[in-house]
Amino acid sequence: MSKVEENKQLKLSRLMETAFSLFTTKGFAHTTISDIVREADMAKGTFYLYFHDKYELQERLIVWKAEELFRHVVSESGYESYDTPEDKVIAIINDILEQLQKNPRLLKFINKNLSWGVFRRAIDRSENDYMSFFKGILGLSDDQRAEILIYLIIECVSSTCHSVILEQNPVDLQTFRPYLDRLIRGILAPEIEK
Amino acid sequence: MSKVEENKQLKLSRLMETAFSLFTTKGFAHTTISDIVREADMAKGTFYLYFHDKYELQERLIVWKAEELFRHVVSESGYESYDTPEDKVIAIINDILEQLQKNPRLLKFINKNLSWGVFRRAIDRSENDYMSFFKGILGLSDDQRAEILIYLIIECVSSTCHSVILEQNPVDLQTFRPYLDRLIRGILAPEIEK
Amino acid sequence: MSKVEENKQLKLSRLMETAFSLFTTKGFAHTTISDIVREADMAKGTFYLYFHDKYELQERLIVWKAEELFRHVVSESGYESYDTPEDKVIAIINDILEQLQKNPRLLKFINKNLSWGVFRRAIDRSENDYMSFFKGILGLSDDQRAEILIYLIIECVSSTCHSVILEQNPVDLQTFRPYLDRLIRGILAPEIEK
Amino acid sequence: MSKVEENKQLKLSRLMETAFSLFTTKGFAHTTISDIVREADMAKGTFYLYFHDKYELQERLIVWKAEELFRHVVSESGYESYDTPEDKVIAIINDILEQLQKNPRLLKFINKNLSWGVFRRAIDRSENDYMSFFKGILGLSDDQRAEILIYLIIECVSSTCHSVILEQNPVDLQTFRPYLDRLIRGILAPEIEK
DNA sequence: GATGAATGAGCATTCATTCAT
DNA sequence: CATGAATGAATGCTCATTCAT
Repeated sequence: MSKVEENKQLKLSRLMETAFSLFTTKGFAHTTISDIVREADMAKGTFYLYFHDKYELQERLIVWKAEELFRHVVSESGYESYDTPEDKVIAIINDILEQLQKNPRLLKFINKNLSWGVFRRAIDRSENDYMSFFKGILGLSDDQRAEILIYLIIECVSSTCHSVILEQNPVDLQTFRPYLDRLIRGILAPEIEK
Repeated sequence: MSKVEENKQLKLSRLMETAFSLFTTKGFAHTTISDIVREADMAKGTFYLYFHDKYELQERLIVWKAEELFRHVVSESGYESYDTPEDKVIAIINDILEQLQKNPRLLKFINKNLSWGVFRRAIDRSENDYMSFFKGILGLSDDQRAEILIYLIIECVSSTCHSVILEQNPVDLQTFRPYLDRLIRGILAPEIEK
Repeated sequence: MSKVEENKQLKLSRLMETAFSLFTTKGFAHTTISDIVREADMAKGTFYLYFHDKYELQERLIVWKAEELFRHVVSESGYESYDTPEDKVIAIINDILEQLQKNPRLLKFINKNLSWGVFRRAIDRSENDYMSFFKGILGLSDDQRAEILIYLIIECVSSTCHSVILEQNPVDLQTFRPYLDRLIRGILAPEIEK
Repeated sequence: MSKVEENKQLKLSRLMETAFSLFTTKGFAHTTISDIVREADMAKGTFYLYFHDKYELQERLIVWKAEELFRHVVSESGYESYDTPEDKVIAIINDILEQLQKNPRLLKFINKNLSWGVFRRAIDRSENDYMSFFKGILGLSDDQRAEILIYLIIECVSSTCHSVILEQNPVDLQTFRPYLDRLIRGILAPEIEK
């Protein structure tokens, strides 16, 4: 990579890191572009060389951070050593919760920004086929059922863990975990005959 | 109530209804005080006779709408005719979902604004002791367990139903309901011995 | 008129006069709204209470100044005391040139802004039917011919007098006037048989 | 011309042609340097190797286009085959109008940019002595009278034909032409004895 | 010579808030 | 009590110009 190209990469990531930091402290709506470039120590115009506006920055931040999270899950969660889908999913969730607990800003950012719609877009855009990965883990061939289960897991885990991790409210994560495990097992329980 | 007092009440509720309508259509951030008073057919200054700023209005709106929702549940859900806590809770959730399906704006508003913290504040401020009401329904004496279960139910239901009702995504409410019922029953299942 | 209403009128005309002054010194394109309000000693926001943007201000300025010019012509040029259309028109033009010579800024403004299209719009919007007035003076029933002659007169006079009055270039107004008179008489000469 | 010199000439004319095209479509004020170099497929910095700023580019564009117009007149209008100055001038004007009608962009550009002052500068800078050329055609020895007549003709023709050719307003060129011819003959009519 | 990333002053516009009437 | 004209700080965004490579 040329020196110029290198410098551009540096500027880009400094902008994104700064924005991430500000979005998670002051909130997206209350973060101005002036704030970002001031913190990143750049000229205002430079921002517009890299992003069309604040919303594009947000979108790219989400994709980037989600990707990061998933990459860790795939390589570090150790889900392969478990046999049942339930145990695999719980291993994955434990890995994610661990990541989020270490990085509360990421949790805050994800919770504020990661609607199901955005999540799907991020997943679809990624080079890796995470959807198939998850379906494989669940061991399901029924596509609709698989998608609903993934949806349920993601929504329930992310919504409940937000205040638990960040505010220990209503209880702390350790106390909460058994409830969460049972929730997951409940979601994944075999379909009831109608 | 004096005529003057009456008039003030009228203005107040016109402001709140207008704001609710605008917040749920244009979004909180994109609704200006000018928008609200124009729609409510009042002078800009009048707004500041009733609210300190936009944020106070938002807060009071949340309390008001949550109260409305709960009142309906207590009087119209018919939860009393069921025997088990599971069935009672499901009856209550069905009532709420019905209300939200009829009033997607309310759903949007609640989902965007009703964090657990705000919810607790709203409940605590209310003249009615909703917390005891829910605990009674669950038939639990263990206060912590009761609060966790309520927390789980509220977070899971609200987070999953948002995109289902508003966008039929990933599936529509009818398809989703059996999954939701099983989720609730999973949450309420008797505690596993450790 | 109430005191408030009076004040508003005052602000409006101060804005318009200031803008007129700046447009004719720095030019329309190089005059910013900041310039205008700074000169008029007002807050920036005040501008937007009176005009949608710079272009609306320009449009209204044109209508206003054109109206002013015509009003003077009608009441002060003494065109009625002449018999032939030629002499009447020349009397009118003399009156206008006199006004413009006294007020070179107006000349500059008109010349930079008063295209035939804008002129027609200004005339059409006015409460007074100037078009009929001019046709009456020309003593013509043929509408097309009348409009062409008016067009010719306005374009030729305004385009030639601009640099003559403002820059005495290529000659000064006194030297130029006989040429102009003959130009007008040429334009108004009876139609040649084809 | 060396290969390098040739390349520079090519770049220069590509810049000028592109700018001309953009100025006449989007307008001078709304054309940015970025627009020009993007369209001309060059780097931004390159622009400043050829022009000091946008205004110098404009000035040089005017001179270039006026020169082009005159060159055509001299070689193609066939004015020599007429006897009287009137007929010669009308032949010249016809040639110019034909050029402008074929190239409305040029008309637009000239009309927006070609004040008498700029015109004189362009003529004076040119290698060809157009002023003498026109004087010769008019057959006049009185320098002042010649300059006034040229001034009158140029101003009247250019100002009246602009909206006629570009917008067929108030009438189209064919309808307008007899009026124009008579206007020219009026201007050139022998001086009235004072 | 040519490039294009970086700059930052400058612009139009918005809007919460105040306060004289 | 109610009004709405006035404010001006703040925001997103543009673009001519510079300069290291």
